[in-house]
Amino acid sequence: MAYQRSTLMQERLADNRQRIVLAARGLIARGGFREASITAVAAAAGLSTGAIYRYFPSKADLFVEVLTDAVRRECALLRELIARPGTASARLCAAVESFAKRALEGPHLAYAFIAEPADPEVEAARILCRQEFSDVFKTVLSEGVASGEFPKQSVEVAAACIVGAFTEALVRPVAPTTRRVDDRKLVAAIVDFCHRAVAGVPSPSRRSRAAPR
Amino acid sequence: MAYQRSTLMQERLADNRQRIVLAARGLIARGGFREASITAVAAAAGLSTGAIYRYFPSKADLFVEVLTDAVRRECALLRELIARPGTASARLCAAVESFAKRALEGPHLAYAFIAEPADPEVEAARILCRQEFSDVFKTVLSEGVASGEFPKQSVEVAAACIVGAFTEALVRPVAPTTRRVDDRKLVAAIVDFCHRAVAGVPSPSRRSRAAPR
DNA sequence: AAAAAAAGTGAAGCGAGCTTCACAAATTTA
DNA sequence: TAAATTTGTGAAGCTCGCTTCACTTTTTTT
Repeated sequence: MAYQRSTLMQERLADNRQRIVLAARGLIARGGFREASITAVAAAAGLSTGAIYRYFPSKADLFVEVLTDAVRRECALLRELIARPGTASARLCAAVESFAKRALEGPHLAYAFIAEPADPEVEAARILCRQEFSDVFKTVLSEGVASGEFPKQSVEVAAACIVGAFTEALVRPVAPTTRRVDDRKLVAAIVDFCHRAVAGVPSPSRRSRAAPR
Repeated sequence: MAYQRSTLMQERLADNRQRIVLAARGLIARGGFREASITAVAAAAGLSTGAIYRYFPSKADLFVEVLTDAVRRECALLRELIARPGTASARLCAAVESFAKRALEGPHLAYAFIAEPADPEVEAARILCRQEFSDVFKTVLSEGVASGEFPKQSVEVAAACIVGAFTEALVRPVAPTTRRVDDRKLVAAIVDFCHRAVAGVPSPSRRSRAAPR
């Protein structure tokens, strides 16, 4: 009869796989791709180097999964925010702000995901991830345009621009010995930019939010 | 008699050395340290790999020189701006703006210089470079405090904070397929931040500069 | 419990890139 | 021009990290 894994065994395997991904993500967050050698990942996951290759055909494939896994979670969160009740404007800002804040919590990780030079395979995965982000924002833009809240525009292009603005403005890898620029200000500025770009107005509500507190 | 290099020969050697440094800088600007292999540097400089080691004892030493060379030029420019006539406030802003603008012209290079994970030797050189930048700003801060233009403060710490703010806010490596956030806005925001931090006032002159144009 | 199948190990294979070295070319001295 | 010295070459050496593989351990089937 064909070999059949018990549920306990299946869980253990799934757990191993997850631990590998988490170990890789942790190492990347600490020191970029440089730190995430297979040896280091294996050690951090409590496995031998050979075991890694039972779960992933290559290092690049592992990195691609780390990337897409993180992006999937991120997109799910954003979709949830965007699906909530409220004006398109408010929901867009909430999504942008949420994304920006989280990216700033792990700037080194964000940099690795967005721009650190990597294998062609990983670069290819990045394109797809950008597209996924773009699609999320396209939803709320379309709704805003349909309701007349936003002026008529190419939501396809606008969504891509928002993602582009993120990735350009957000990535600030860790500078070890220095203090950070105030994250909230940066987030507010990015939210502001995106909102203005889409809504086509100076957005006084934004200004009043940025100033006090 | 002892061997003596002719001036022509000396010039050729100096030229070779300079070409190596420039080649390395160019490659780093294009694709980070990853692209700047000794083979690639040698090819770009029009020399053999072995020749590189007549000018630099190791790859790390070459990178350190690329770094310190660029920083030296940058600091010279900043010192010049700071030495000009005008209020401490204006000179500080001019220096910050100048620095920020130039960094944004080559974000990948800036990232490599400021934060890309590298050899310990290069990291050590970074600390010294930060110190050098810090010292430049300390000058104008001291003058501002002495003249009563800035409130009393630790210029040592404040200068370090300014450099820290830069390095955190500026580094935005290239995102290949997307358009950039408006550089001028980012520069203005950084100038604004630094000025406010030092002068301790909302700086209405800054606001009026950021809005129009 | 024995056999079969899968999962896990870690040392060895392998390639890429830094570095060295024996040799060639060029430059300076005599 | 010949000898001495320095500079330049590029293939070979070496190291490091990804990947593989023969073998052990664990899990499943009979």
